[in-house]
Amino acid sequence: MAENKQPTIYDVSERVGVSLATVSRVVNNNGKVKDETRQKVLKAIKELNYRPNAMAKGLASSKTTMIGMVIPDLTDLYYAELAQGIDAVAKIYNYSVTLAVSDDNPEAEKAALNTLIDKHVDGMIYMGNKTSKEMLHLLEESPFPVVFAGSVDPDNKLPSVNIDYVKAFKQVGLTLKKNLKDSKIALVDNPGESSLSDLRKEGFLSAVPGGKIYESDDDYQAGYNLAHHLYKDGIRAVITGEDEPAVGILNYMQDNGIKVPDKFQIISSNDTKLVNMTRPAISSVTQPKFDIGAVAMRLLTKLMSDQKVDDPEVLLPHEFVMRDTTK
Amino acid sequence: MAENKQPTIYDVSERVGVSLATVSRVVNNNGKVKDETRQKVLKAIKELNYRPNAMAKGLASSKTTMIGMVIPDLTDLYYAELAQGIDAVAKIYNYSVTLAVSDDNPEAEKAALNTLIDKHVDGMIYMGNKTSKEMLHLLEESPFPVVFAGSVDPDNKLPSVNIDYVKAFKQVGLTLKKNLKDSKIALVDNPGESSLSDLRKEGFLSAVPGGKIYESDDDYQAGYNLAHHLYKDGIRAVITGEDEPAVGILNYMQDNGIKVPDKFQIISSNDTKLVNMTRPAISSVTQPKFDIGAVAMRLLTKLMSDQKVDDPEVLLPHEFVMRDTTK
DNA sequence: TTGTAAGCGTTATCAG
DNA sequence: CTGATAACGCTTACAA
Repeated sequence: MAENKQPTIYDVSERVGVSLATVSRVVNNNGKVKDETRQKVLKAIKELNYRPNAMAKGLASSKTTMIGMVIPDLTDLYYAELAQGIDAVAKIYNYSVTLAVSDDNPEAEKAALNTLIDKHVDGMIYMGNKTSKEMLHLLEESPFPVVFAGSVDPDNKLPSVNIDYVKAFKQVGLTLKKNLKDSKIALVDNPGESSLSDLRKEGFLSAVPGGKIYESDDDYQAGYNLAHHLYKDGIRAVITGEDEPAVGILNYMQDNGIKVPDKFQIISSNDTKLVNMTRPAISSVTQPKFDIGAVAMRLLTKLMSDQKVDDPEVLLPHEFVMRDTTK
Repeated sequence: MAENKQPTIYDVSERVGVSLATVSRVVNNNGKVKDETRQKVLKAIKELNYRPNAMAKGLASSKTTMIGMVIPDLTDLYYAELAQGIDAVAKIYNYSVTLAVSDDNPEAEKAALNTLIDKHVDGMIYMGNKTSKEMLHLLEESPFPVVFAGSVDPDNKLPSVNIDYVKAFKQVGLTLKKNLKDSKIALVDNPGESSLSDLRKEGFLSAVPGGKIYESDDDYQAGYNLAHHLYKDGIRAVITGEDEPAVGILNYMQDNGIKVPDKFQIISSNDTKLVNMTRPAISSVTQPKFDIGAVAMRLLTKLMSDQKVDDPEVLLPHEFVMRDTTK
């Protein structure tokens, strides 16, 4: 930890013998500056190792070049991959990102939003799927633009980036139906309110009207625990809304001598690296996760600079990888 | 996105009929203020929904209540879990955390540091294990305190929080040695410079002087690819520095009919949720990952408020979970 | 093309 | 216990 004071724009202007305004112009590359002057200023900046103070800049211009990113859980690989995409694009546009882990908890989300407002971020990316009515309202009222990534605004007021879950889950349902009765096929998804789950359910049921719906928290153990009931209930194929429960279900079957995919089939929907690490490897819908984050962030940059966006609700293409948990 | 101006401290003072200074005093709860006045101010604050502008505050006080967190890869569950610990403690002390994904890349790390300096964060947590000499130097010179989490400063000048890798890897080596010759045991770790790897190597070799060292990138595929060579070279047990390669090695063995643990044993060292999701489940050193992050952040808060810290190099206790990849 | 000067919303130092 | 007032470092009309 070093102890010396940073030079200010004033130091630069003094050394060169020009005004603050001129230095500011060259730093921000706006307004006309004679090339000779520009060079002198640039030289002084280098020599003094001057760096603009972001706070002062923010205060004067009311732009912080910071965005907020609310994420439910850093150890959920789905969100982590979205975050990589967000971060990558943020870097390109020179935004730094302030993290707000929400734990999918309404109170924590509210607190996070308030902090972001206080910090005067220029915009925010929201991830989370148990968004409360209240939170939704706060987001709509927020002083900066908000984009949903891998998440959806049920009111459809806020821009979002996702895959077409209805279509994807319908396709999966159709696939499973080929050699199984509806009653043997189930959708395993988050408990409680979740607009994403609703879409998945809609797609699934449109293909498999007689299918069953089970609720499971989105962690490994929840899936493991649920698996027993699934099998006992006569379910022989599941599609899950998250990857970790799929792994849990798979392992339960294996640990109990139920052959996958012969006796039980599994398809997951996030295709995080997890599903390729199990044996058998899990079949899955694939999502362009990095791109979802990247596109969401790009959309946000447009919103932040008041550019028109043609379609605020973007659906990116998905695919399927059939590995070894399906026949 | 709503469009109304935030009230300022000035609005509050005007409404109550006191000076700015008084309002500031009650907001920051410092200095003496008559209780009656305080109540009036508090009331006005609530009514106006006044919230201090963090930038103005930062400019005036040169404190931002923001910290930087540099992390190599958000999808590496080891770091993700540290990050959760960091975030949790940061919340408690009211710091917001600015993310800087470094990709373990020296240039990106430098850029991240510069951004953090520009943003005037009050401190930073550094994670990364291929820290270049230059970066190390920059960190030592940084204008704010820096704490290493799950990472080590080879020069030992910067505070850090870790487990005792030397001891852990020695213990693991000893375990494996019980029924295998040294020449059949290998350590698989990161390629290139890495002070953490050095510690692991030191511990490993002190127990297994005749052991071999293999290099592997810390992803699944690298482990998978390496496994072939390991087996061909007569290695029959490995300990890995990271979890993903361990999974890769395990799967290679399984895919090729080499029974684990009968014919090949594996121990990993991060105990992320991955290793419990494979079949057989992977034996591992266990680390208090959340706590490493939490303690690092706590340490940083002390440093940021110029408190004395007794021991800047903290080692947290580790354990072992022997699952099904060891005999 | 360049300079002047008024903010931006706080904190903090002095007086009172 | 309270109030003026000068910073903090920069942007941005408005003049020159």
